Amino acid sequence: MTPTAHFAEKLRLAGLRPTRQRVAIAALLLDGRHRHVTADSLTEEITTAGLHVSGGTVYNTLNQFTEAGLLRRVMVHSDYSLFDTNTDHHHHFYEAENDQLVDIPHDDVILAQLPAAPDGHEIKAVDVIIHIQSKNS
Amino acid sequence: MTPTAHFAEKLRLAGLRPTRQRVAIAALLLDGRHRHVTADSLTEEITTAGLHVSGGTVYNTLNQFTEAGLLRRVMVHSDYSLFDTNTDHHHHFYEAENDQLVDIPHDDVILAQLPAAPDGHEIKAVDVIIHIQSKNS
DNA sequence: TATCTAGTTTAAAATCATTCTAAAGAGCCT
DNA sequence: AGGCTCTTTAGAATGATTTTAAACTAGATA
Repeated sequence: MTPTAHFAEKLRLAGLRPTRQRVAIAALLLDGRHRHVTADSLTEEITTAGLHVSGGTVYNTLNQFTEAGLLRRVMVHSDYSLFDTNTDHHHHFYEAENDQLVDIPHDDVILAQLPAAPDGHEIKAVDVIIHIQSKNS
Repeated sequence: MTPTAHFAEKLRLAGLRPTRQRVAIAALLLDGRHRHVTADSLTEEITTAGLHVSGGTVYNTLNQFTEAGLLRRVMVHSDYSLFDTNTDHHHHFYEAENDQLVDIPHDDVILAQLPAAPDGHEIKAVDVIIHIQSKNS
């Protein structure tokens, strides 16, 4: 199976029509390498790959991939959106000084006790963000 | 001590010059009632109180209060900033559907194990956000 | 393979929260 | 009161993201 066919299939399974630009972006982001991207950094990658995708589509794709569970949105500030190519359950270190996000392996955080969700609600996800700073600051 | 003098003092202790608008906002937000506000909802409160503070000042004040530790910024989405008048260490439930934020008492979450901060770094804060949704959705 | 149609992409305009600007105003020290 | 610095103000500017309306394409059908 060609790489393109592989990602096209992945998109179909996620309920997304495998258009040229979605397949291209999937090939860049969903190759198994775990990292964090922004609309801007993704656009750069696309350009570096010698391709072009309009700004609107970059945003749409990022949102659709997230909606489809292919990406995960990480909330650490409100300046711009961050997306994680690692959709497994895991947590994050965040260093505001350099806007640096670092994955924390799932098992490194143990939540011994969680409160019950409010009446009529259920827990969908638990996000732990550990804010860090360099020691000499 | 008049209420105004009380809040003026509070601001001085926080290192902020007690201007008319900062005292007014402090009187609204720092009265001990725990709640979550946005620049918009605060502006509404100010208007309801029969006062007027310019938009820029509302934003500046919210940022300065946060910087001074009188408020806490809560990150749950990137649509707009949310501020918590409860600065004690505690966590949150977040229901995206209604953009609803609910405090979780500090002791209701037990973090039995945390990873060490990356080299040269130290932990500044640990935020736990439990995303919830209504059961029938 | 030609055709059709709903879903997509595009560039550009629009949105909207937030920040910046330059001028006017107000704490606060002497 | 005088003066100096920090604040406030209204309005302009910024910048990420969304929307628009028209051009395009994936995929189904004939």
